[in-house]
Amino acid sequence: RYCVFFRWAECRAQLEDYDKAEFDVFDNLDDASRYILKGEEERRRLKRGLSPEEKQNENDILGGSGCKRKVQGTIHDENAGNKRARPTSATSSTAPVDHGGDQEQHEDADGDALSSKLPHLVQPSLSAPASNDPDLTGTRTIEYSGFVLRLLISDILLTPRLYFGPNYDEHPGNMFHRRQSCQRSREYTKAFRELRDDEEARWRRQDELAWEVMNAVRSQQTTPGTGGDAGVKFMRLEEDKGELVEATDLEAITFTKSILSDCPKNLRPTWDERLSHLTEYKKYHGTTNVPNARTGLGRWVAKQREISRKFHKGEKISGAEWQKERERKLKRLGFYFFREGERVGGGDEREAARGDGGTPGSIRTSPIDVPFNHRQTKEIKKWEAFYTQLLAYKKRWGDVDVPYSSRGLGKWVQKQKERYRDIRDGKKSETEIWRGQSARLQELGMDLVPKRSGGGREKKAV
DNA sequence: CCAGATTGCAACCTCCAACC
DNA sequence: GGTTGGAGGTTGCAATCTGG
Repeated sequence: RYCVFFRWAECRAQLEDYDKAEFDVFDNLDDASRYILKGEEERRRLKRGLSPEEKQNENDILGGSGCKRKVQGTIHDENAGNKRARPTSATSSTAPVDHGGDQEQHEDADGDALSSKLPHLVQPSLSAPASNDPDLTGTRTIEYSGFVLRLLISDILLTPRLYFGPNYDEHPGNMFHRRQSCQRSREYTKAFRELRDDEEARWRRQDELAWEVMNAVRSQQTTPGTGGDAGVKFMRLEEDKGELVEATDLEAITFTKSILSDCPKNLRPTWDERLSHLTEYKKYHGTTNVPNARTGLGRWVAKQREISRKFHKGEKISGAEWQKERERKLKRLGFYFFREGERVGGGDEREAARGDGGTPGSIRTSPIDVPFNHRQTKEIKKWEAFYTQLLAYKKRWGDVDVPYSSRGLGKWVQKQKERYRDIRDGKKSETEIWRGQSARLQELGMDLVPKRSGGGREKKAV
């Protein structure tokens, strides 16, 4: 089992019981990821044996750079998986009940799972439902005894990008994507893309089953038949305090996904279940505007809009008789069916009441659709993050003349100037948002107007 | 004063997600 | 499958510095 720790004390606590602990120290997460990936490859090679060509490819793909090994030992052997790291004192009171050897089977069968490659600290001690369990694929009544799940997720998964549903950018697998900038060769890029695509597909497949299992687990009574405490809780380690707290749905789903294998097709959620997923999503994100996607909840949401459009246009759709009721349910949740600037086809009572473009065939301009634009929202958030950095810079240095750099704040400042020029020269369209942003930059003292070309060496201090 | 080195910057490129 | 816009990366120009 591969983990990343941010404090040596935590690391040591997990390694103590192993005879051959293997651990390294890295300067950054990317190097740690690379090391873990390489470890995975080595383990596989031990199992099957690689040809010399494969070895060469592997070296090319994984590269030798970056791993700064300051400390090294070995814990890893093929039997290590049968041992469980001793829980820390903070978690020992909620130690899980082990229900058998299913987990090891999962690890072996699922050796390519992203969960085994990402350096996140997960200790799934849940007895996942056996794949040959007829109840799992049939009636979906999954038999769990009473137990408490321990959910330990490192910062890597919790911040800054929590995975939920189809939003690729929030996918933990994008750790690989972010490493694209350090690609070294075409082979590396190709291998990296294949890996990423595979893992993404896997995670998407797991999405639906994970929801299913999580809800099923939660609905179990801790003491079956006794009417005891209903619902199994997912717990998360609060790293700062060193104590277990109840995990959010999002964390629970992330955890559940990490321990599940592929989603059987007959476990696809029903429409009503999808609606409850959407309800959960809104509870966490404050909106029903799930980003569009090819699969999962995002795809489902997009489909609802498509069906709605067809329905209001009078096109023939299957399940038309239920459509009104479904729309009513979605609207009750605050779901938006149209995008800004899109033609409104239906003109339902809400739109009619507004009287501002709700008539059929008109162009929607109401701000009611503004939250729809996820991309815009995300971009604004990013901009604000850099702007905050700029404020800090000004506080520290007294001006906003951030030195040029190829990335980070220096690059961002340069980009703002570039954006200003593009808009000025008519290469890009000016938005209301940019007008506000550029005004704020100028208020800070930033000179967005381009000066003469060229620069110069740093001036000597007077 | 001058040639070469250093540096800042604008313009352009590639890549990607999101959207249509 | 095309478009858009943000991000990092690259390139070339020209101002400025350095040392002889």
